[in-house]
Amino acid sequence: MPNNLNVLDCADCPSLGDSIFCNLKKEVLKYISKSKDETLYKKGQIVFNEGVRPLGLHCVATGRVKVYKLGVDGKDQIVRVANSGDIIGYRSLLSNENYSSSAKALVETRTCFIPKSIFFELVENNNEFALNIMRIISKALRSAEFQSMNIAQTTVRQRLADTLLSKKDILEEKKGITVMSFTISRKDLSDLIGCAPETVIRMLSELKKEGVISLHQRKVEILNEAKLYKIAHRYS
Amino acid sequence: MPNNLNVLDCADCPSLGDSIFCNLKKEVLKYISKSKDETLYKKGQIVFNEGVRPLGLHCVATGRVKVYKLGVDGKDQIVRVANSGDIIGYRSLLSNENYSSSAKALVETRTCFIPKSIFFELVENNNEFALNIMRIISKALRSAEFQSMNIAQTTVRQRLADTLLSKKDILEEKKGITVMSFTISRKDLSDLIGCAPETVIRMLSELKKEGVISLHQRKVEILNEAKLYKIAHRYS
DNA sequence: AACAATTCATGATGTTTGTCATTGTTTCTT
DNA sequence: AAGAAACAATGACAAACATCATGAATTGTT
Repeated sequence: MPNNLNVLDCADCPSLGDSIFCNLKKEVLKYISKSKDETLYKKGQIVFNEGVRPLGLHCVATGRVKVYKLGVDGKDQIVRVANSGDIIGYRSLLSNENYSSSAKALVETRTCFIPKSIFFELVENNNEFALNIMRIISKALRSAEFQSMNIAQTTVRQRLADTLLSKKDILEEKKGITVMSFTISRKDLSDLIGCAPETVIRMLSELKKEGVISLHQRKVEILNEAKLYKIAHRYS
Repeated sequence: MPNNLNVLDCADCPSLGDSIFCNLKKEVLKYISKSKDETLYKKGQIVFNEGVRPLGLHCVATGRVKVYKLGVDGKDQIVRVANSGDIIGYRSLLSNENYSSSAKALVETRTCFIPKSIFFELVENNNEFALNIMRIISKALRSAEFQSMNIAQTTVRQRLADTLLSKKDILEEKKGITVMSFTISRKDLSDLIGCAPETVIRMLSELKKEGVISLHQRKVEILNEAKLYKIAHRYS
């Protein structure tokens, strides 16, 4: 069972600046704070399940959540990974449908839950907020459409390189040197890329042999970023 | 060059009822009518091109438009097919980006163009309209996310069956009997499904041999709908 | 700390699908 | 109506990837 706790005012939220609430007035934030519900999820706990009716909006305060669709025999498809400041569950809420995907905490995660009624109050009465939401969905749509093409037209090797590069913002200090590394399970990588876990493992081994990455347990460290770009066919 | 002509008032548009404008007041529709620009595209003409800055919203009044992304060496990916009453180009408009896909008329098509300024006036001042737009994008997002999983986890045969079924609403009278048929090029089918045109052709031949469909030029006729459902793994 | 349960890794093998080449057919253009 | 261009159809082959099996390593649990 996730723990319920209500300590933080939205105005003091460290991820406020990255969120869709960033340009709301203080009194509006106070109002939201009063109605919200803070929850702590341990790694692996479910935030919401596919097929269930959404009752409100989840905001990731701290942590990381994967949003994924249940595919054929356990072969899930990760739709996106939400970080602190991101909202999840808004799509189903807006189109008044049951969740079309599930959400699970990848690490210990703190979320705030805003009831449906408050969310729609905001959408209907606050133009800036409504436009923020529209921009968020628009970008999500853009990347979802790109993802279809990506899966259809590129190899697993390319997509893997691309995915590793998209994670490279997760930096780490190591003996004074900044290295690009992150921790992810092979299964999650394969669900993200859309292939079998064995294929990901093989490709990771290849990249390791080529000296592009190094692997230590579930930690992937990028050694040769330029080469990864080449493999991904991203010349930027 | 597409022809410009301005004859129809939005209030009299036959596809008004199917559109996001359906619940707007008459005076608002009058206002839109004054600013809109009606255009006739012949089959194959481009409505807008990927990479270009959007200047407004296109509404399909009559006809059919494919929205597609340019992939690697001419291997496009069709994002969706817009029919009469549908709007296109709204995603880039909302997120204030250049078009991330192109649009081309599949048949002779009549569109109405609503300038960006008017569109945002509506979004900002008309709550019902803004919510309509949100619902539209939400549904588009849902289907885009489903499409990624579909391409990643199902075979071409399954996806082809699924695509044929999704087109079955295009009915036709033939010697008094209603048949489910539609006209589509193999290339468009493959761009929709996300595979090589040769593969589509092979699978279509298979389905024909199995008596599930019949082929006459570019017209595909569904003979055994139940079997198609089975192949698509859609038990609905 | 020890055991069970996952996850990782790698090989062998088969399926699916893409690519290239060729010919016939349809559609478009003038 | 004829020629050109595009598209459809099919075969041969190769590449990419999935599946299954097995053992090693890692993680979680008591």
